[in-house]
Amino acid sequence: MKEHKPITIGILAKLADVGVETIRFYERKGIVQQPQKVQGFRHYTQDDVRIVRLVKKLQGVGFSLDEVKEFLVFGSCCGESKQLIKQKSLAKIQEISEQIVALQSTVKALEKFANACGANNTDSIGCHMLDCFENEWECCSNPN
Amino acid sequence: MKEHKPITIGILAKLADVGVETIRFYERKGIVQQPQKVQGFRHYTQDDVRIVRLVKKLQGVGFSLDEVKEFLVFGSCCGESKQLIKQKSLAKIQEISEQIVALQSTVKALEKFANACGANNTDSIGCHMLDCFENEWECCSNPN
DNA sequence: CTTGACTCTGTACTATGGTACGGAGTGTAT
DNA sequence: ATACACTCCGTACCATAGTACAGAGTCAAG
Repeated sequence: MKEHKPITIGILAKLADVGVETIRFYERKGIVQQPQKVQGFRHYTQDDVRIVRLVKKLQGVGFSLDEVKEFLVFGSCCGESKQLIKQKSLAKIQEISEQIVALQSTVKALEKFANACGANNTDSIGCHMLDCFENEWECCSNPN
Repeated sequence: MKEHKPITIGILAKLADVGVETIRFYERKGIVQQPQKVQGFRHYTQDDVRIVRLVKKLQGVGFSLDEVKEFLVFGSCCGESKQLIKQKSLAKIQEISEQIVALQSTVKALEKFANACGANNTDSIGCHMLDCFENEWECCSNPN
């Protein structure tokens, strides 16, 4: 069976829900490989779609493009550097876990803040944001 | 008692653990108020230290400076716009909660990835990152 | 009263992650 | 065969969040 519709850069962009320029930008940064070129046109594979989607996913949870790149390079063939990639993953897990804790505290502080501000108090001192977020995120219990 | 050591911009920067230029940048952006000036020199209050620290804290959990600004402006005197600030807080809580869920999934995928790559398999197919993060973050169970 | 630390304003520069554009070539449908 | 969509490359531009620097003024200690 012959390849009737090659995955050009525009198709890839649509499939991965990014802009065409973004793909070329990723290529310049070394995040995606320069694919096979036919008549000067980039022809991508289904794996490239998966890679670009993964990049966006990882970005969405706080990876920088440089981090994504590191992980993808190691991850695509981790034969000789298994321990290194494992260590990097564990470090990232640690980092993300700490971020989760911080976010949970933030949610608590925001909840108290929202309650204090939405309640029927007419006194603005009691719902001061500074008070809500200070003292290890302990909040609104004793306004100054 | 007379004010012997005013909180100058350098002092504030040290107390809030940021650079002097950062304070001036925040002032230009309207995130901190331009304080009282004595002989052209900025004299800050203890509250300014609290504000700058809060800014850094909120930034650390993913607030942009524009969001921080919005919250601080509303939060410092929420007399007439209580419902608005409450709604904004609730929206932010929702957003952060979703981010927490995404981060938890990421941790799970990373753990599986780390295990697959650190294990005694010599086959590189089994620990391919693409497989570890796809299908709703379901991972490494059936390598392609 | 001079030296050094600090501050002032304004402008320029950095990194990150794209986004837009110009001018040319190509591929496909009618 | 000609229009129109798509692609090519290179460069320029954008927002965000600072960081650096120049040239001047000020303050405080010896």
